[in-house]
Amino acid sequence: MKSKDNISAIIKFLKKRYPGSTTALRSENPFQLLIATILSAQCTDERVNKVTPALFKRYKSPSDFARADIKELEEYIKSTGFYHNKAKNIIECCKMLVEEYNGELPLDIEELVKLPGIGRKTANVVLGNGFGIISGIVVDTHVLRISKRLGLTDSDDPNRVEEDLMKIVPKEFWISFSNAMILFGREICNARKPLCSECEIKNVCRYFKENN
DNA sequence: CTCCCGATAT
DNA sequence: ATATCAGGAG
Repeated sequence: MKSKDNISAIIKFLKKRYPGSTTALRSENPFQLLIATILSAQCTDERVNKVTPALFKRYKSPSDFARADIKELEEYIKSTGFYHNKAKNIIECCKMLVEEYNGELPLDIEELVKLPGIGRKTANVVLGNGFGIISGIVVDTHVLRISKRLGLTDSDDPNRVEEDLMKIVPKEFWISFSNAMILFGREICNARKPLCSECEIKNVCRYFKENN
């Protein structure tokens, strides 16, 4: 089967090129990772990392965020974009954590996704990278774009792409797969002008075949 | 499908 | 100066 050979080659490449890759988001605990990941919506990890040191110095716990003044919180996170939504979501999310989950993060994706500001992408990042719990595959814009280019999926819907990927990527590699794909997306298979000539897996890439 | 928004690449 | 980047909610 050709597609099976392709995914094997892709995984082999990712493992070799990005061994033990993890999220670029800085955090000292899973709760901080949750906040950082909420902030990373439509924003680069690097930019999030610029605001989180001061943010986590000011607000330590879910109850600190739950009590936060929204205008003050907005100032801390402004540069990550969509700051009004994010500030509101973080406060509401932390209120729910305090009131309904005893200040702890639920370790179940179905529960996490109920919290404001948390979709499957964020939940998968936190469970996978924060707790080592494999709940799914993180499908961010890089994973979506690269998966389509490679021909691993034909869908534009992140949920559908996640389903397609879960069928062909071995479960033990789900977390590292996304982290490696994101790095690969930043340095080679970027959105604007992918560096196909430098790409080591162009021989199994549908996009390369169609554009060369 | 639209709105949310600042930062950076072109 | 403008296009593009980068998820979630209603």
